[in-house]
Amino acid sequence: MRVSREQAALNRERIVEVASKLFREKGYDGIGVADLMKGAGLTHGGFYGHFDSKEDLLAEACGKAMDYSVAQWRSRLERHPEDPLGTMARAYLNETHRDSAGKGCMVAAMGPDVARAGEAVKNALTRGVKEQLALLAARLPGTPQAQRQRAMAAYAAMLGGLVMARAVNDPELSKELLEAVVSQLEQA
Amino acid sequence: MRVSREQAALNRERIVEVASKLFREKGYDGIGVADLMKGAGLTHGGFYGHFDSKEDLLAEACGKAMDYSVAQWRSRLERHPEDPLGTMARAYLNETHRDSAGKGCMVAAMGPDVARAGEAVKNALTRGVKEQLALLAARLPGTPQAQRQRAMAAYAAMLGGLVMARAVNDPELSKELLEAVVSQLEQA
DNA sequence: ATTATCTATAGATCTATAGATAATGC
DNA sequence: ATTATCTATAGATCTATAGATAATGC
Repeated sequence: MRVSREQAALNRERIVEVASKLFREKGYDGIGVADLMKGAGLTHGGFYGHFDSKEDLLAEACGKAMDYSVAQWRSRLERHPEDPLGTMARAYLNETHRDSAGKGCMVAAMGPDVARAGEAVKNALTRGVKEQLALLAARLPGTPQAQRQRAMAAYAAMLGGLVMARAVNDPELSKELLEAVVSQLEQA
Repeated sequence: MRVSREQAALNRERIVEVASKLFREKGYDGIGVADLMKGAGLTHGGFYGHFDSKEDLLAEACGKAMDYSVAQWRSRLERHPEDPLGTMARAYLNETHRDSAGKGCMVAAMGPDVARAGEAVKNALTRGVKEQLALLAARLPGTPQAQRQRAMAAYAAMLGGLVMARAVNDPELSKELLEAVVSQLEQA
């Protein structure tokens, strides 16, 4: 039953990976430790050898998901320096992202959950958000202050557009919301 | 123990009222039927005389909270027809709203929860969102299409700004986010 | 007689822990 | 000998229901 130190480290990584997906899909209270472990191919008793608590895992899962998002933002912005807002808006506000929360933006999937969580969780998210804002701001025109303000407003619009598009029942309205924010950011 | 038909109707209303507050504060899975009933001054066994299920109550709580928000939007927009975006932005994006989720926007507090809920819940939210968008759009300049697009983009920016401001750990960043979106909407 | 609410509980789940097991790493 | 994982379970919670109680509304 025991595995090598190396395999244990891989198991731990896989738990975080699975958790970052399932938390985003089902919410923090929507998935239990036993099912998270099952998703990683382990039994739930082993969980507490890897983490102190479920919320500890959430903090790590947030960190991992944010790191991945930051890398995505960086690569997109580097590939399209001529149109940062339009590029990010189209990548963020589309039906694929809307319909696959488990692979998408942690803030959009878990914002209210994180707001209710402890400091470690919020720290992980905050660090990622700051990086994203810095990446985007650096590509925008204007004074440093204007860059920062525009980056924040753009991120807010994308985030809110995605949250609304997911919460709403009417497929036409949902699509319209995505497109409206994209259009607004393309012409900004 | 039994109360009058009239009192029972008031009790039912109070359950919905309490639920709309506690769901927004703690999330759908963050508060149980027993504590909701205790919040309304009743025992939890009586719950199922009023509602078929907890999710049924969520749908009603969403409807009630959205109705209240719609009335607030309407009154604000009527009082300040000269600056709809700035007025709404300042009313929505401030520290009071950020720090009292239980009394605030249902979409910002429960967006992801609603996205995972059943059709009745989504219907209640969608109906409210449509009314809010119509109210705001009617006050904006441009063609009907432009009005609608601007209303959607503005609502998205407000919503996203609030969600981020709540999720983030750094008080300065949180305030900056609120102010950045307000500034953007004031000059739009 | 009807019914709104109560007490009590079924049955399922949840986080976390205790102790056994068996393979690794010294 | 150490330790990663397992089985089993404690103890708390959760939604929902059953049946008793007592006041309303006919």
